[in-house]
Amino acid sequence: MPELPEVETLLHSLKRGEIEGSYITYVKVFNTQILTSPSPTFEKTLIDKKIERIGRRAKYLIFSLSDGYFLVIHLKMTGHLSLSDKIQKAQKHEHLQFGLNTQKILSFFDQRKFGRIYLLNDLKSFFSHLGPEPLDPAFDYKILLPKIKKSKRMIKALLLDQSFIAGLGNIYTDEALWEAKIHPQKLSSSLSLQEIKILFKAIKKSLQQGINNRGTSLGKNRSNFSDIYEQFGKNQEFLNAYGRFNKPCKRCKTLIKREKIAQRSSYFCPSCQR
DNA sequence: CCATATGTTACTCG
DNA sequence: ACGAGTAACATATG
Repeated sequence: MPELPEVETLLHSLKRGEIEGSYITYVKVFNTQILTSPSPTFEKTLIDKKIERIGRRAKYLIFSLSDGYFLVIHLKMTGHLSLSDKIQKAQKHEHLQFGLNTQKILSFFDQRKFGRIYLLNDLKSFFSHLGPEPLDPAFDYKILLPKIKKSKRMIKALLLDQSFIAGLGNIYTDEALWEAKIHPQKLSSSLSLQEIKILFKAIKKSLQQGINNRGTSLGKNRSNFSDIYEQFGKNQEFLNAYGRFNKPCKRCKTLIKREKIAQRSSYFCPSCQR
């Protein structure tokens, strides 16, 4: 479910949940598949740790713990975090529970079990493969110019590459390309400086809009995005390209096309995106 | 049964 | 080396 705006929305809801400053009192693992480090040490290491602060890098959530540990969560396609009050038996697709000294329980759900939880000491090397954060105030698209000019990939594939730029997924890539009026299959190195400038402005705008709308919630079931209070986002009401197959382009009324590009369903206006 | 799904990675082929 | 395409991970929905 999550691209950068959804993970950021989740982060905002976690900040409201008085989780920062709390202590982990117990850890229940119902399914070890989602853990990357062996489980006996995992639970033991986490108990009595303080959650000092929570942050985000790309599509990863980072819980900074006492004693220099970091709990890092990637939700992949259908991962979900939920905060509850009462101890209860594991629900369907619930793979892990963190009990907190605030009497709250933070649970990890994942229908498809692609999500992963990492326990780390060294964040820097873990994130070393990631490109820059597009919404970082210090971000400047000019640092990416050499790569774009050199790249013989289609622009959509480049934008989806987390080592090029962090945080974009299938939805926001299509939204940004629509906003910038660029065809997803356009060769990266063929983009003009002006187009690149417009594209990065569009990326920021699309992501920020997603955050302002508290995420894009598609679908109807548990795989639908919601924050830790099960509150849905409303950015799906404002999408211009993604999911709008055969609907009129909001700019020029041409019907939106859908094609498999970069192995993903891609939505674009064949008339105004060139 | 078939296609689809907000992500990532490993692999093959040209 | 690069890039495109495919499969895989695991499950649900239409």
